[in-house]
Parts: sequence; structure tokens; C-alpha cells
Amino acid sequence: MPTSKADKAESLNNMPLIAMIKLIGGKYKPLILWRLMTGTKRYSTLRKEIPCATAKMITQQLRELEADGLIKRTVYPVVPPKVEYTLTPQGESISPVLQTMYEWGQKHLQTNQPIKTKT
Amino acid sequence: MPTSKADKAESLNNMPLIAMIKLIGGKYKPLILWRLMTGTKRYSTLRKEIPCATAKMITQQLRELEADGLIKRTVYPVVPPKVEYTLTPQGESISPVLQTMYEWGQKHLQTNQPIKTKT
DNA sequence: CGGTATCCACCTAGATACTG
DNA sequence: CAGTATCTAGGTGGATACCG
Repeated sequence: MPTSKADKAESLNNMPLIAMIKLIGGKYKPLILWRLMTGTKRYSTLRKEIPCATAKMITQQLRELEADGLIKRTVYPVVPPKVEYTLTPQGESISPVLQTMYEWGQKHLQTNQPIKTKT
Repeated sequence: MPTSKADKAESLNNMPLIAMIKLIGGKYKPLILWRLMTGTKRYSTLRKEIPCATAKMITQQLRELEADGLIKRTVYPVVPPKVEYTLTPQGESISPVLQTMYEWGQKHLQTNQPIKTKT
């Protein structure tokens, strides 16, 4: 059974990483998940905690995370509207990854000068 | 001592994550670093191991990684040309992050159906 | 071998205004 | 409150051709 170039490429153990990147590769996704790790949050709370992202972005990323089964969106039929976001078990299982990223970032920020912003 | 909105936002412990994302947020950067974790690689080798990225992309990402001090580029003045890429200590320090990402991806791919491609 | 240069289709993400 | 709609500048990344 011949191995195609693509197969060979993907069997180089790249797939898990690729899968991961697809899930949390979004610019603000790690941030959102990170914030939700401390518990259920309302939309407006998330916005406040991630002010560098616009409403549109937050919403978009939340929808994608929801579609990927990482978070759950709960709408309370009250007025004024209330929407809460929670990590699903799937989403919670990413904690170690975020934790590791966070710790590395922390160490890096201590020992090095601030990361230069690209652009 | 008053905390500005921006300060408050960034003091929510988002910074380390943001730093991390800036460094390895590039589409192929985790892949490149991951590949280099198994040792020094030539440019052509990297290209073969990450066929989903074009030459332009690989080169670009390599340059950024180099600029960020994560990898070292060594040119051997021979003919035909030979260029090798190696992780710097800084780059190696990211291993745990990639490792964690990889492991999560692996587990996820086992228990779940393939990640659906966005778009 | 290890790139660069150029062109271009798409995508991203911000700003702004509006809604149930 | 929690979005959606629209427009748009700028960035991303693929294809292709060429170079030292």
C-alpha cells in the first residue's frame, strides 16, 4: 500500500498539532477560553475582559468555539437579554494547553523584553 | 492607585497568552517548531515535512521565528547551497507547549471525529 | 539548493450604524 | 444587553516565474 505524499506528510505526526491550531488558532480563542476557565461568563463580561477584540470578533470567535463544541451558549429569555458562555467538558480539557501557554508566556515576559508587536 | 481600563484589561492575566499567540500564532509556526524539535533540519527537509505550506510561507515563517529568536539560521557557503535551521534555547523552551498541544490533539483525534475544517 | 519577486483572489478584522 | 449589517483597508497566502 503506497503512501501518497500527502499521507506521508500528515503521518509525520503533524495532525494533532494541525487539529489543535484549527481549534484554538483563532486570534482571540485562547483568550476567550482562558477567561472562561475561571467560570461561566456573560457576553458583556467577556467583552470587558478582552477589550482588544471588537464585539464582532468576540461574537464570531464564540460562535466558532460553540460550533466546535468547546463552549456552550445559554440564552436566558429575560429582559434585558442575558447570555452566558460556559466551557463544555471538551473545552475544559484544553485547560492544560492554555495553562502551559500561559506559564511559558509568563516566564518569557519576565526574562525578556516585551514581545515586539508585529506590524 | 486607580487602574485604567487598559491596565485592568491587561492585568487580567491575558498578557502571557497574548505574547505566546504572537510568537507561535502564525499558521505554520507550531508545525515548524515541532519539526525542529527532532533536531536541526535543512530547508528542503522542512518543506517536505510540511507540504501544506508553500515555499513562500515556510520562508516567511522561518524569518519571523528567527527574528523572534526562536530559531537559528545557518548558511553553509558550499555549492549547492545548504541552509540549516535549529531551535535556539528560547525555541526549545517552547517544547512543553507544543508537547501539550500535540497530546491534546492526539487525544481529541482519538475520541472525536476529525476536526471539521473551518470555512 | 534555497530562496525571491510579482501578481492577485480571498479573508480578516476594524469602524460604524442599527436592532430585538 | 447582546448582538447583526455593511463597508472597507489591509493582510494572508497561493501560483508562477525567476535568481545566485
